[in-house]
Amino acid sequence: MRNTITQRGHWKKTHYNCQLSSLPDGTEVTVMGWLQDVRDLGKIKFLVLRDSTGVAQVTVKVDAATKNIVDLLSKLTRESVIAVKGVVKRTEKSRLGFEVIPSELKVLNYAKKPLPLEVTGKTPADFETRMSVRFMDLRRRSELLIFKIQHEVLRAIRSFLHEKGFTEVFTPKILASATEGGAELFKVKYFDKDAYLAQSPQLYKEVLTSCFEKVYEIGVYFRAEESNTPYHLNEFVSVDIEAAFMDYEDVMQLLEECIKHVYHHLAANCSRELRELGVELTKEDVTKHFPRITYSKALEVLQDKGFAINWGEDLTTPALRKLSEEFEGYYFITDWPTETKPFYIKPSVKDKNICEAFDLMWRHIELASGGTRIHVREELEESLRLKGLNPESFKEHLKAFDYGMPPHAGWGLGLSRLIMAITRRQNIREVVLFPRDRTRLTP
RNA sequence: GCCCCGGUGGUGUAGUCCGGUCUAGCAUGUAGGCCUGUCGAGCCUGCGACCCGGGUUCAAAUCCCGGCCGGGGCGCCA
Repeated sequence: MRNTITQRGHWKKTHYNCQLSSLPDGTEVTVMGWLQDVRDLGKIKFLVLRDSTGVAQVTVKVDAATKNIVDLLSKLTRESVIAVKGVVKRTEKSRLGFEVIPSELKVLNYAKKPLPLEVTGKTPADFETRMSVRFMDLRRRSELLIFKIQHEVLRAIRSFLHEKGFTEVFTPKILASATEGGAELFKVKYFDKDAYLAQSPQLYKEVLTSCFEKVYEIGVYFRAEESNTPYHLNEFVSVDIEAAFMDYEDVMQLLEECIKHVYHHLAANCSRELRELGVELTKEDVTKHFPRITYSKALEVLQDKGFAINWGEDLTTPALRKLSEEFEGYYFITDWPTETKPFYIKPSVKDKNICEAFDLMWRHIELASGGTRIHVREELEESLRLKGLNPESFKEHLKAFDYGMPPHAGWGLGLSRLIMAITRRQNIREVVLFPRDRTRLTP
């Protein structure tokens, strides 16, 4: 006999699993979800029904259940989608404190077998296996929680920036020129023209400070770098802000407050979820001041640790690992050599070799980068030339600096890197639903 | 792009150093059976695998070469 899929018909899901435990005994419910497991003891069968919010136990006593239910059960496979109408029974016999006694059962879809990985987590799966069947991997609660937490992080960031008077904007991701310099861009066809995918909203958000004053954008960007590390992706989400009449000290302070606000929000809204991921939030997470260390000071610290780096050189990954031994959690590296930073970063008035730039670090990973921007056209052109770039190819951008560009500053924060830091995951791919890296283009 | 490590049933592993008794072990899964309180259920029986291509050898999961794929460390990343 063929497996039959029933139409959902007029049935409506009345409750999510996470709501069931607080319902009074005898409440009639219709629950829908995935059959994670069946513990079959013969005359009594326990179904573990999972939905996006958690699991519920459906208890079927063969002698008391309808023949239809028993027949359907005999053919059910794990991860099939089912709907159960029944009543909630509060009982100490179930560890959840309740169970659902079914009166009707519908199979909404059958899952094939064998499954490509174990959703229960009983048998661990390789990274590669997990990524290749990511839709299944994400049914595991630990993986789902990462993205529930990311959702809360974004909610916190948006409310924080809104409170601070920032306007959320969207800038183009398809650009005419690849002349920004820096990272390699992906080239795409734009009808009969060549175009490039944006690697950041940098130039647009700066221009927008001349009208909105304070803007932020949460967007997806692309870099065609052949990186191969656990913290680089070719497609990533960045949280960018830019503010008129502020300098790097101001926006650094803002960034620190923003991260603290995120932790505050998480402590209030998802400490249980974080605990499930093995992360225990402490009071320090919300209160501790982020240490600030200048680039020059960092070099001294490294010198003491036997790491010789010439002034002016960028800090290598091994150097940053070494340096991070000095700090617990987040810290800023400030006052970088002008030559290590992009053309739009403002050199210090006191010393042209140093610029008003900072990186927010977590361990050896750069979470955010920001600074005071050059807002005077002549200085910007000078800076472009010093970096070996041609001001002519920035003509369109420079135009905005002719008509009242305010002094401004800003930063860009890698969202997934922040999520890595919060959830303590080791590989950025784990905190991205469908990561795009050097070799991964599917799923 | 460079260096290191790895690839064994659907899933995760043992075995590889030191080739043969590996007819490839275990767990999970899966199929069937027993079981009315399981909650990683338990017990019994069955099923299912050596990444690809060359080479060495009487003999290759095991050694050598190449490829593909993955992980880590770097580099690249205004």
